[in-house]
Amino acid sequence: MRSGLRIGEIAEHAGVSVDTVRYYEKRKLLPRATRSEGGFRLFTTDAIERVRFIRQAQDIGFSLDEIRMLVAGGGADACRKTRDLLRSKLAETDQQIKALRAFNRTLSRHLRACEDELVRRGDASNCPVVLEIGDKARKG
Amino acid sequence: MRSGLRIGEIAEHAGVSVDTVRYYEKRKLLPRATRSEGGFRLFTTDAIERVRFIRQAQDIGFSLDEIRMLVAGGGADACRKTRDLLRSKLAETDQQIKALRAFNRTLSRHLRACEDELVRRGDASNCPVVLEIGDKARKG
DNA sequence: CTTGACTCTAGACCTAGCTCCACGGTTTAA
DNA sequence: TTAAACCGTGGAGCTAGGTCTAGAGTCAAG
Repeated sequence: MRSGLRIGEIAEHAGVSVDTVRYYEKRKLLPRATRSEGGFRLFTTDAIERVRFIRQAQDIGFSLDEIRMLVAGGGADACRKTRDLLRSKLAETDQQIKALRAFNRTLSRHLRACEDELVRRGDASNCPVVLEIGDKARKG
Repeated sequence: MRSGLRIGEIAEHAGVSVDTVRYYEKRKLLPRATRSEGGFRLFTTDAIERVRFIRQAQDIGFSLDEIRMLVAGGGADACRKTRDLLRSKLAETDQQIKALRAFNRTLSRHLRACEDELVRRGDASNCPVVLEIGDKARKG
């Protein structure tokens, strides 16, 4: 009768390595797990979701330090700090979405130019994409 | 009468360090610049735009290797390869936009919870945000 | 022709975020 | 009670993307 999940189970369910879980604990992204008699970490299922959240945030470009601030409760006015952080992060992600969309348009233009060239000539000896890239960045 | 821009000018206008410009050249993200008699690099203004493009792509999560593939022309069917790469990158950025939007919703939920708590109690001793993060990640 | 700002190369060093290793202890099923 | 499969710690090593340094040469203004 075990009173928790072991690190390997957390890792497997969250899709990361056990080393990564330990690393997150060390970096305080996860609270220090309780231990078995013999010293094994014992987690609750929450840890799995926590790890998934961390990865989600990372994929989107947050650093572990930033994520820790979102995730780690603390002093008396932690909530207030978290709120402020959330607000600025929200603004950041909005901004990022805009940047992505703009870049997406740039890529589409290149793609069209590239496709046209291939259709018109059937060859690619002087593909225009490379040369135009500076140009597009200026306008996009 | 100089026949080009020096590395410091490129760096300044593109908003990066001279080391970074040299680094990009070494990594083949920039074509090797022509040199002055004395060995100084001499760039055209295109280089500035090229560097900006690189940073734009980087900000959005592309690695330098990926960017090089977008930016560096090459063999006979470079255009075809570039086109394929552009297509997959376009799909990737679309996906990334979706992820960002989802994460944004998650952040908004947290923010609302946080604000409500502060309004209702005026204190933050048991802010719900931290505890709910696993939960939200599951639903988001 | 001197001076101060700039640039060159090669290579060491740095941070983030893991990943691997050695060596040893723990669980658990047979 | 033993063997296979886990897990612990500490610390070294790795990749990406720079950043810094030393020692020497170049350029432009005065």
